[in-house]
Amino acid sequence: MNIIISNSSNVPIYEQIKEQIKSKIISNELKVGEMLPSIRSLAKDLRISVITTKNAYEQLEKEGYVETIPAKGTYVANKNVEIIREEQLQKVEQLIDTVVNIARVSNISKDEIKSMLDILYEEE
Amino acid sequence: MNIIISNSSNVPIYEQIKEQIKSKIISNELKVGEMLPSIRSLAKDLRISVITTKNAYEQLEKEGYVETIPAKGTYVANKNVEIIREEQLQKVEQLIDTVVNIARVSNISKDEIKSMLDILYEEE
DNA sequence: TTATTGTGTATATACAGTATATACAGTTTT
DNA sequence: AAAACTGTATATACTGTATATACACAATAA
Repeated sequence: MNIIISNSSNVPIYEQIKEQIKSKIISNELKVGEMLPSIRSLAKDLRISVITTKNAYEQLEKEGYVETIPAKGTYVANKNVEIIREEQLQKVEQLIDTVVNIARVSNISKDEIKSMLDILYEEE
Repeated sequence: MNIIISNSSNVPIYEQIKEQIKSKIISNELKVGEMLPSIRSLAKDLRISVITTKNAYEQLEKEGYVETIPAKGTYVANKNVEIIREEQLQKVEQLIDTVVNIARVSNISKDEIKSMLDILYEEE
C-alpha cells in the first residue's frame, strides 16, 4: 500500500495513515469503488495494531472518503469532486494565512515567500 | 497582556500562549529585559491553572526567548535576532512545502496560491 | 525586624487521546 | 462444513494536558 509512518512524529499514526490515503484518493491513485487493504493486512504491513488502522478508516469514513461494510471491507466512496477541491482550497488558504501572519511579525516580504513557492514548486 | 485562548481548539492552551508571546517578542511589542506577567496573574486573567502558564513559560525558556528567575519573575531574554529570523523562515518554508504538496495532489495552480497570498497580504 | 504579598516550584491527581492485545461475529472461499 | 478472510467490541495501558493545593524564596510595608 506504500504508506510511510513515523513513530517519532507528534502526529498520531492513525492521522498519518488517514492523510496519506486521502491524498491517494484525491490524486486518483485509489479509484472510486476500489477496496482498501484490510485493516488487518495494513496493520501487519505497518507493524501496528488493527485498532489504529481501524481508527484511521473510521475517520476517513466520517469525512466521506470511504465506505465500510462489516465483514467485507472498506471501499473508496463516490465523494463529490468539487467538494473535495473546495476542502483542499480551504486547507491551503488556512496555511497561507498562517504564513502571512508569521511573515508580518518577522518582516518577511511577500517576494521572499513567492520565491520559496517557485523553488518548491519546481522540485521533483 | 492581551492574549486570546480557545478551549475548543485542538492546540494545547500552553502552546497557544507560547506562540502568542513569542510573536510579541519577535515583533518587539515585548522588549528585551521586560518582565512578563507573572504566571499567577496571567493564569487569573485567562482563568486557567498556574501550571498551564508555567508550562508555557518553560517552553519559551527552553527555546531561549525568556529567562526565569525563581521568586522574581520571567523576563524577555536577549536572543540573537538573526537566529530568530532564521527560525521563522524555516517555519514558513515548512508551511509552504505542505501547501505545495496539497496543491500537487489537488491540481491547484501556483497562480491560485499566489493570488491567495496577494489577497491575504493586503488585508488589515 | 516581622508580617504580608508577590514571585516561581513541586506534588498528587484527573481526564482525554492514542495505542495495544485479544476475543468476537459475519462473509467468502475451499 | 471448515478454513480463511473481513470488520467489531472490550478491557487495558501509557502519555500529554490540565487542575488544585501546598511549598519556598524575594521584595515590600508596617
